[in-house]
Amino acid sequence: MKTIQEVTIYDIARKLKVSPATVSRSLSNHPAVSKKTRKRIADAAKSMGYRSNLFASNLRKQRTNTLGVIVPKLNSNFVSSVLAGIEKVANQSGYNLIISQSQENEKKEIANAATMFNSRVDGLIVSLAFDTKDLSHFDPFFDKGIPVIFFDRVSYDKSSTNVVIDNFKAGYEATQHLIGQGCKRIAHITGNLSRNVYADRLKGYRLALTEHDLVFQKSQLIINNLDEQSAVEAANQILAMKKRPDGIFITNDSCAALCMQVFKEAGLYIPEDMAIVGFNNDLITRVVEPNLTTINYPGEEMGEIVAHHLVNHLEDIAPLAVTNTIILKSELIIRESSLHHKNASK
Amino acid sequence: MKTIQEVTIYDIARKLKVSPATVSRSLSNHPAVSKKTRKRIADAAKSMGYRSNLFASNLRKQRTNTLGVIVPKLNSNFVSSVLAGIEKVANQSGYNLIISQSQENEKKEIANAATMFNSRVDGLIVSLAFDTKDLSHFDPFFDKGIPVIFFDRVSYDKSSTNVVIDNFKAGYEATQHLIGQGCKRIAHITGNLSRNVYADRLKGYRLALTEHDLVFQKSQLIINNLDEQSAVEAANQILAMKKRPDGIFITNDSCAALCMQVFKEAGLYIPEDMAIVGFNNDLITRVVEPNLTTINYPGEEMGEIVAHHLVNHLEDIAPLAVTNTIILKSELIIRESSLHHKNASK
DNA sequence: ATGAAAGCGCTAACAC
DNA sequence: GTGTTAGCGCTTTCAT
Repeated sequence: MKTIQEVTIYDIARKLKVSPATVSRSLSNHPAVSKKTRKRIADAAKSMGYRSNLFASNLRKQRTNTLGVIVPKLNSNFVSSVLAGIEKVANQSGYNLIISQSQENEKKEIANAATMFNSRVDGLIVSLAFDTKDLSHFDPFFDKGIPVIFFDRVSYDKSSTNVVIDNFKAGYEATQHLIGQGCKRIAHITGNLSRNVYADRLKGYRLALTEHDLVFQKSQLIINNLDEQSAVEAANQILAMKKRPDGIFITNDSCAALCMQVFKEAGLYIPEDMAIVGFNNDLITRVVEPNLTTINYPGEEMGEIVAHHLVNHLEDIAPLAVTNTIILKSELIIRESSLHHKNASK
Repeated sequence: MKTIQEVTIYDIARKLKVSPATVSRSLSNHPAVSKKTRKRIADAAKSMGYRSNLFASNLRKQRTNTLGVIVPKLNSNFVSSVLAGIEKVANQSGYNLIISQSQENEKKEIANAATMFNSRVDGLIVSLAFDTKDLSHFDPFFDKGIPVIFFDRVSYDKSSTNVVIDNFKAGYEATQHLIGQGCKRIAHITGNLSRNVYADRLKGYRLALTEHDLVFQKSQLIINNLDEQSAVEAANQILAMKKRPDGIFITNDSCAALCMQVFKEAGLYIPEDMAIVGFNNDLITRVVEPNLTTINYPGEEMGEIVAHHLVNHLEDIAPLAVTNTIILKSELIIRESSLHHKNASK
């Protein structure tokens, strides 16, 4: 990499016969610099091609104006919406964003956390990988008083701030809706249960079953990693069941849409033979046929809230309470994929 | 923000009665440190909770190990796939990623570029906003010899490295395919034509028409920003045409899927009444009915290539030729949405 | 194999 | 309103 001489505040100071301190003050809009000097300095800076050196500044100020973000994967609709929200707020507030993905792998998450720590991010935003058991890789942040906010995939056993939706309620409502449409055997396809989002949705699903005198069957619970291949496998698994379900609650829209494909190819009618509820309200829900009933999960809004919360804390506008859970509204959006089930009891 | 005393190499040096220089060398695996000292230092560093100060290091080394990325929007399937690819490579190679989105707005892109410049990224990766006309906001990078690589939305009038697919060829093939299926009036829905991707696809579309003795009709060209609302509007616009097209080439899968919805609701049969070809090969193409013919556009691979290229250059493994365009393979994937058109001529 | 010392560019406390 | 000064923590000659 070419190293071309950088212009520093010393160069400007020398040229203008003022002190570096004045230049520094002027450039950071300190009030105690006269209009005239300020103008001269601004002009000189521009004409000389000056750019501030964030490292020197950070080194001096012990602060980076950088937020770290660790997500399970970048290429997901939900995640990219959240990131869009975070970026918007961070950018408005003058923070840079360092982003990395754990690829659903605890080891990589640990490495990412270490990098973020060494990069001295002012705050960290995290959504956990599928298989993260232990959160001790975030201890360095807690120990140093660097705020960490979790969103979506959170952990309840850490005294940190969480931004989530009520997954239990969402799972309950999704299932209850299927029951209301007359479903008697409701399957559930979901992700790794060590993650709150999936565990809570499952709990909601189970409660709804129980409350309506339906028995939870382990055989009707499919746990996979919700990717394209697993979706097709899960759908085939369901087709192969002796007592085929008449409804499924799938905690991911893409997965649900893919399952629907498989079912339709197998000759089933949706929702008559199989009612389906997805999760997230991605675009895909409005495009598959029949349109997919789902839970609306406001990703971009979640990102904005997470970032606002963190920034406010960093700017000392608001404290980050020790255990502070923010729950966003989510709601069931009913579409054709689950309506008017043939066995509708009412 | 709490400021808790950080451990420095001086602390370690003092404790171990060695010099800071030795500690520094040891920590960065310089060969000229004895095994024994190395071990002592590593242990002390760990036990004292040392973390390296990247700012001091960067300040000293005049290098950041950070790559900047500016994309038009974060919440897009294609973009997030590319980012996933970039992140993978960057992370492997020990680079951090600073990411920002221009929100399809030149002004924001300019601001983002300035931030990246001040953050002293070692290299910059850019996909241009819809409306960026002038590229002078990247001049500071060129002037300082900081490598900038463009991908997807590139500009040909800058002597910089571009990573793209052959959009002209893709547009040609998509259109030719529709013609081969018997379409006589082929419309085209696309994005802002000041962007190469859309301009080139249009050129391909026009050439294919001309070569097959079909006349390009301005009225059959719809330019919008490809979002959900515009998609529906465009579809309605097409339905309202006096001479309704019998085929459409749409440069975006989501947009194509949404149009298909509108057409189907209006009672048209796809592909019999209207053959459709999309672009990107998103998941959605395999889920809509009928499945969507599209151009496969390998986003993650593109991200990996872009990042590799940049990193190799930074590591002096490979030069970044002055004008260097890398063209990735893309291909037409034929599915039901465009097949066996009723007017098929052969 | 290790140490001494200079300096990367900036900011802030203190002086005037 | 402006200047002086002392580091922030690290790397890297140049010695030894």
